Amino acid sequence: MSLPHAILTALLEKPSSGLELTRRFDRSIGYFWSATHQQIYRELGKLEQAGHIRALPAPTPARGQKKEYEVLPAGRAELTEWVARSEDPKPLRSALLLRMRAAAVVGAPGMREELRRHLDLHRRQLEEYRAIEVRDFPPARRESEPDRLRHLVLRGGIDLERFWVEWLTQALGELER
Amino acid sequence: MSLPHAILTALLEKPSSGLELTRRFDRSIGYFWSATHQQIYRELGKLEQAGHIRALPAPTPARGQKKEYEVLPAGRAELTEWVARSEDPKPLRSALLLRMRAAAVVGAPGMREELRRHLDLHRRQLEEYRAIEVRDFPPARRESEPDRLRHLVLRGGIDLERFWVEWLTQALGELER
DNA sequence: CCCGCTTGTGCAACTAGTTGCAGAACACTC
DNA sequence: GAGTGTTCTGCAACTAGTTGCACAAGCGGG
Repeated sequence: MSLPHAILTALLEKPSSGLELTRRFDRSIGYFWSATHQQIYRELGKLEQAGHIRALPAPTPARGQKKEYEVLPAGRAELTEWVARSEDPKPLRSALLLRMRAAAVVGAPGMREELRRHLDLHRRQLEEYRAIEVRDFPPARRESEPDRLRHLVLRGGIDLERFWVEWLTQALGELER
Repeated sequence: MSLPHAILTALLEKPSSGLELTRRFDRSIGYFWSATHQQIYRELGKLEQAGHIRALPAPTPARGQKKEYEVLPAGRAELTEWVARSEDPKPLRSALLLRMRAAAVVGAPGMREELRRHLDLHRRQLEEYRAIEVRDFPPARRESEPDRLRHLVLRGGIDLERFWVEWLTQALGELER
């Protein structure tokens, strides 16, 4: 039940159309809660139905016409309530770790290349996050609570990527023995 | 498409019945690929259908009767092929990071307690992993390739939990300002 | 001997997420 | 002004995972 709240958050930060949201998910929110445009359109429909958001009046409402949404007070209330809600972390699901475990049973040839590829991807992601940190969170921008929290989330992303880079490096070393 | 391969791996390590598999998923494989017993039974059916595993002949086959499965050569071949297959890491999905981002927008009261709870859960998990490491991977058991790979997977789990413990500690510090 | 508890298997219905495709509006250009 | 590409919205069908429940077999106690 996180997608609607991801959308509410994004819309509070800035009212947007479905496609704009999709793009913002690809860059920002999607770093820790990704979604395809179809998920987003469907969810926008449900949120509107539920009275949590509304479409800004468009000059000529029609199919294929851009529709901007904004959050209604009920939506903000729902989000506020959700933020304080308690929810267990769900168990990790990593196909790569699983693969490694399988490799321990049937042998690992062919995994090296895959590990290198992942290492490269995670290095790139790490660089991207670091660039965002430099751009969006210079020391001056770390004062207000909202900025500090957003920065905290980004630090989480950075440290996670760092974890993967380290683990993959270690794994490659192990396989090269 | 990882669940069938998780099951094949588990069955190669030791032929088991559905319920046994479920328990082993709760302890071991499930640490990085969890599954409920229904998922497992359904998948066992499909794997048997596909000729990847077979049920060991039981004295009196009947409903509610324990059924042991073992992997057939075709299943092992499928798993071997899968290990070398290339697959992009899927983007992270963390409700907690999302919540933090939402908190930056609507305010964070009530998050402290939730963070403390998660911190506690991750600390416990970390301790559990460390206990497993001490028990199953003493230095002597780090020689054979299979053991080294299994150990590597466990190290991954440990470092991930360590990441969460660190991030949550940092986050709590930030909120306490 | 039958009652309740545990073990073990499984169906059905649901929720969340993915993939493939299509159609309307607009802009551009030849 | 017909043809082509882009932007934007959306339906339909599918896959994976979750939840709730049912039912059979075996075991132990009153």
